Amino acid sequence: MALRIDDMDRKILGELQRDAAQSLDEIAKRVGSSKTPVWNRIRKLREAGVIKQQTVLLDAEALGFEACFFVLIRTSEHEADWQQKFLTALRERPEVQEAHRLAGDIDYILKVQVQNARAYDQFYQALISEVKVHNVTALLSMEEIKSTAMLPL
Amino acid sequence: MALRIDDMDRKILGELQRDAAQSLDEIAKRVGSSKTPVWNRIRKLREAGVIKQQTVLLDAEALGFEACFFVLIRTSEHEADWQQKFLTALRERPEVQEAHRLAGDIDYILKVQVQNARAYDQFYQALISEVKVHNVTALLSMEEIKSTAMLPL
DNA sequence: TATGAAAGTTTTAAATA
DNA sequence: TATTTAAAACTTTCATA
Repeated sequence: MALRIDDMDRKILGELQRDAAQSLDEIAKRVGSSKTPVWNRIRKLREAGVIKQQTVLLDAEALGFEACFFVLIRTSEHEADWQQKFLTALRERPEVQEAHRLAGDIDYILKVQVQNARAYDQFYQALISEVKVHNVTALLSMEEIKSTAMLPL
Repeated sequence: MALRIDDMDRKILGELQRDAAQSLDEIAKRVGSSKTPVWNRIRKLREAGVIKQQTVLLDAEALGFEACFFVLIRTSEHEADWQQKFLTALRERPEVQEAHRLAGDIDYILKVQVQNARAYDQFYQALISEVKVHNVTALLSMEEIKSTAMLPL
């Protein structure tokens, strides 16, 4: 995993982030290099895990996922055992798009994408029946202003 | 944009989400169809905007983006003019990976990915100098438990 | 790093159910 | 109307200079 990443790598990653469907030739032209070196760098970046996945981003609303909640969680439990159970529950639930353990007052934040408010309630009920949490606040998104996975390389 | 999406479309989108680098032949085999119909469906889904982008997901930490903050924003300003300025500021800043307008007490939530705490402070100072906000709470992520863009189709 | 050739893939078009 | 077949154009992959 310890891979020195130089400017050329960064340019290539930038192109792949922008459009992973473009051909090697096109990427090479844009970054000012040629096919073989670009291909070798991409292979190395893939093997090192810097490129984690090649995927498509879908329009959640068009597919019926019309509700997005951010969930702030406080817990009184801080035992390893409880935490393990909680993490596993989050990783297994496909509605959970993001889950972070936080510093400070609030212990966890989740981003949950569901069909509608009822589906959120079902998720919520299932979660609190699996693991004990002290306090849960759900923030409902009214409008996605921006959503991107692009890193500013 | 009004496109009826059937079960076969959903299967194809599921495969593309999972691995957008696999060949048409492979996708066709997995969903129980053949190349041309799969290709035509993908083209339609792309044109309709259901497939928004083809991209690669990168390891943020390996690229030096070691700090992730969730930012809760309250504002007293609710005029169209102020809001327009605020949205533009968020869309232009590449550190902002997500921005949502919320229902209720808290007005906005952001996900901000930066190199370190100092870079976050610079972002924060720049933002509040551009637009007036009433109250800002930053939640620092200690651990990314899960991060995915996969919809459970 | 560059070239080029073999293997494989995408894309279009025509033919078929 | 949707699917299969087929063939041209293009891309990836890899050996060699």
